[in-house]
Amino acid sequence: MNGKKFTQFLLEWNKALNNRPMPWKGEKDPYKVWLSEVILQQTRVEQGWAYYEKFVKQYKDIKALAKASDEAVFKLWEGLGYYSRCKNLLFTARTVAEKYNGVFPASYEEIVQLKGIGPYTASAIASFCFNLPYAVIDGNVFRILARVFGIDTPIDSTAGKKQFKELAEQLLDREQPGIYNQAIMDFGATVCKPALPLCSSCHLNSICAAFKNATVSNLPVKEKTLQKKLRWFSYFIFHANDTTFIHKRTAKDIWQNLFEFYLVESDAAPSWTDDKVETLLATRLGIKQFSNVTVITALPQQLTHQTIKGYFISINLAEVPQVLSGANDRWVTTEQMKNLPFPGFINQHLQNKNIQASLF
DNA sequence: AAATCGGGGTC
DNA sequence: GACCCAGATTT
Repeated sequence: MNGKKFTQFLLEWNKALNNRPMPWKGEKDPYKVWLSEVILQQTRVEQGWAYYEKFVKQYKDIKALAKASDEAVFKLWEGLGYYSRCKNLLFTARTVAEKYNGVFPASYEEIVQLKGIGPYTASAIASFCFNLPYAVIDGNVFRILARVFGIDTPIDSTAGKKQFKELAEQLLDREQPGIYNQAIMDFGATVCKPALPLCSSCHLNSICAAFKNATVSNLPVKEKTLQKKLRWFSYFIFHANDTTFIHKRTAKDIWQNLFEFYLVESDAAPSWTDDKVETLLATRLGIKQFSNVTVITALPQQLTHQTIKGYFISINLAEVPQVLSGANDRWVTTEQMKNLPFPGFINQHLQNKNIQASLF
């Protein structure tokens, strides 16, 4: 075990060679650190960067965020994915505003109890803001430790999680946990990268087991592989009286709390002939008067665990049907739609339509 | 312990 | 197409 040298070399690298600017780096305000960490959960720094800047500009402190409307905050989060993060962000902002009078709690135990904050995020906040000795364990840390110490225990196994956690806590510089945690993540993102790591110029290659054994590309090990589902979404865009029908998604499924048009999901690829559209409108919605049916093939959207394909079917209705006025249903103008969050699958379609319209 | 939850980048 | 990303929550 080369623990002492690992920590020493990492901090040396950090001081001499780490040049990675980020807007939240060195930040001590728990609100901003928390916000950045939640945005960055399973999200690349480059992708989260602009979202962080939008949020801190729009909501200066946690009380301001707590007072914001759900829809305004979801609109700001739109396109970032994993929308339960946004839901929990709002919940925790309101918890801190009420229960803690707007002052972020300063102990790990209190922090980790907040919604949307797990072991990683709590460790990050505790170390960055309060100099508490908690080691962050994220994808970077798993990868670096697996390579440097030559550990092939699967990182997604129970044994692996325990083993890497113990090692990470052992390696932490307890005098400067914030500096150390920032350093190890910067190192993973810029040197010990998932693909094509910079081994030949790495400051730690003299103590790296994987470099010595030429097993860098085999580490870390994962045991589970994900499989992707294919889903067919046909969205009926109903227009009536200069408004459009939209629906807020509330099911335990993707895109919860985002809006959509009238959805018909099918197991296999549908074919929307005039007859099938007519039958569907009549049987499911009791609609008999309609016009200007246009069917457009959607651009497929790749999610991590599923592929979404489908169609957008635009239809003019003579009047608003009774069945489409549930609690989560709305008829909105184009202007109102702009302030509401939609999935990328839908925004993609709306954008393409605007581009085509502007050509005339 | 396993399944879910997005969207974007890299190879 | 497969894998990964400053993970957390639910089942």
